[in-house]
Amino acid sequence: MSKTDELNAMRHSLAHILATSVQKLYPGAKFGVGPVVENGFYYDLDLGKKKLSEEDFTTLEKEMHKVIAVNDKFEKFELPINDAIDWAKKTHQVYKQELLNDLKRAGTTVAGDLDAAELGLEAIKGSKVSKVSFYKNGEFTDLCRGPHLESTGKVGAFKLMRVSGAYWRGNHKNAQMQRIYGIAFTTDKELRQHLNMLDEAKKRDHRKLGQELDLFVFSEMVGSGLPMFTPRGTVIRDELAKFSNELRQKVGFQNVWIPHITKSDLYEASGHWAKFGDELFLVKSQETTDELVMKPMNCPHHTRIYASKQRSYRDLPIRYLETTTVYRDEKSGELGGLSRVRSITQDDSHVFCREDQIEGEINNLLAAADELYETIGMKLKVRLSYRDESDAYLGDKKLWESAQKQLKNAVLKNKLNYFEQEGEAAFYGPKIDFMATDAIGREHQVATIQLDFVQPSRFELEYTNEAGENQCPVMIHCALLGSIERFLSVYIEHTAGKFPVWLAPEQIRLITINQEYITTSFADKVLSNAKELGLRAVVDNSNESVGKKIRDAEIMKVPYSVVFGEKEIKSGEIVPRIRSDIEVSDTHQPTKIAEFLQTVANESKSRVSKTSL
RNA sequence: GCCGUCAUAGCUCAGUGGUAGAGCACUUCCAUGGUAAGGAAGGGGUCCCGAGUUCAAAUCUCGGUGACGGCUCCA
Repeated sequence: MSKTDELNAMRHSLAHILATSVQKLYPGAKFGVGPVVENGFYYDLDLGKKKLSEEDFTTLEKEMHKVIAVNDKFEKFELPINDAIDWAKKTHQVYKQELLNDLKRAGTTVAGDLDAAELGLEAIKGSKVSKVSFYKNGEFTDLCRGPHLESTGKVGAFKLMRVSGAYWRGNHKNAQMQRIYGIAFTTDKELRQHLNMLDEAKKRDHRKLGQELDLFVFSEMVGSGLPMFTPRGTVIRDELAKFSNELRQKVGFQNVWIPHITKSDLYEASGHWAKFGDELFLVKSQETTDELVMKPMNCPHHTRIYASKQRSYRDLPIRYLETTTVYRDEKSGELGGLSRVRSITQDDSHVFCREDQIEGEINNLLAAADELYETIGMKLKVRLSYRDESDAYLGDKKLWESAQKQLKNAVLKNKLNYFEQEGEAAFYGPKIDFMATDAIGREHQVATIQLDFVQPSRFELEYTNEAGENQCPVMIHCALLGSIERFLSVYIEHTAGKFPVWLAPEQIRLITINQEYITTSFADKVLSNAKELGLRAVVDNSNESVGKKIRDAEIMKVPYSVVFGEKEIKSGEIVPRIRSDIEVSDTHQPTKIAEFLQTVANESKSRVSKTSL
């Protein structure tokens, strides 16, 4: 058995042991499904009136350890489907009964249409279903696809993590069950490592850091999912957007500006009304009878700018760029921190080009994305999402094929780490999705580049080709950061709030050793020199001990702190205190103040993450 | 939207049917300081909002708002 197979069997076994223990502690428990998931397993339960809480975990874990200690063999046996249904009826396992009935109804070949994982019956996927498998350990028997370990004693380290609500078969019209989720690893060490990672993730939680580092706030008066950014947070937002824009401006993108509301007619034309309908914020005009909405996306507006003039093939590509906010009325339960908000700022851009220009444009955008994430210090993985053979896609098939080839060429040319996936394309065109890996190994979907064969024709966009005929351009949607809010949530956690100099809201803190005029006025002078160089510096001349002021600067994760006292004033030289994560040169020694400021200004401008100090 | 948990000072949190608390932060004073917390005094609360139960509600009940963990959806 391979290591992953064994881990898989172990997690399955633990789900089974969990069920065994629940059965013992709460007779009459009804079981749903108990699959293996990333890092662990869960089991969906219905205990009738009894609601489990995390306080019950100690008892439950104790019971599980008892089951493990007994080391009963997992005995696998198979039953014909009808007998299995009888078993479910007899044991009042209504959920299992439903699954088995579905299985039976699905006919002799199973699982293709039914979600096999959900059914817990992957073992028989694609095969003739005449029998289903059971596992028995001691007194407890459960329908399960397996595989299981040999016996209960063979499992590794586990921990129950949380309990939450989950609908039976994921459908909110069905009964709500309780899902007990646990993690499991082969060794204690791995379990501890994983718990440490979770702990680290908790420490880095962008909601916590956002508060501590004074980056953004929410107000009950403003509403749910509507973050506001403080001066510090706004620096980071603006610097990120500026960088993202520069990367595209240098390949011909031009800034445009659009209003944030529009008549709903725009989305009726684009076809978004039907799709976005209930996510749109409606705006009521008191002066006109217009039906207005907050924009949930920017592309339709941008098509109007394109369409405002006659376009020649010579004009293409036309490239619009805009960092702007869209508004989506997300379901309240789905909001959270900056990851899901209702005011979403996108570093959005749209290219209108000829079919033969796709590759060149994609190439530019990929290079931009690559440079952005290189600078940010996150590893990128690229997914090429193609169409499959179904007819769920709009637009000319030949155009699709040519475009998909051009996408791939551009990816190859940029030497990006990529994989291809059929059937993942949007209905309106193929796309490239970017996954970034953060400092603690989590993957996040960030940017996308999407081709669009549908909107240009919906909006009747045209250009005149060499032959004097009207042609429809192709549209390319691209946001390098994606949503700035979501990107920030990822990035804050990636850096744990230790932003590189170019993004740090406060780059230098000037700490006075006392409050005498000679000291504070010197610090003020250095401050104004720093400002002249475009640096973000702050003087701390508060009536506190030097130790305290250093500590305050450390807590705020300021990259450079400089203490000013008699020594510095006399010599004009300083030894800056450098945040511990920043790489320094070997020759780190006293520097002239002007030199220090110039060095930091250069670092900021060139967006490097180490220092030559 | 649904299920569950929660909401007390700027922050982190204790408390509980009968006078509202701590630490940090803030203000003032003393100390004039040398690289992660110097000392003292003081100010600060509609205990999320609304209704109900009660002699009495921050505490119990219901409704709303907001946060968190999930389900579903998504950038």
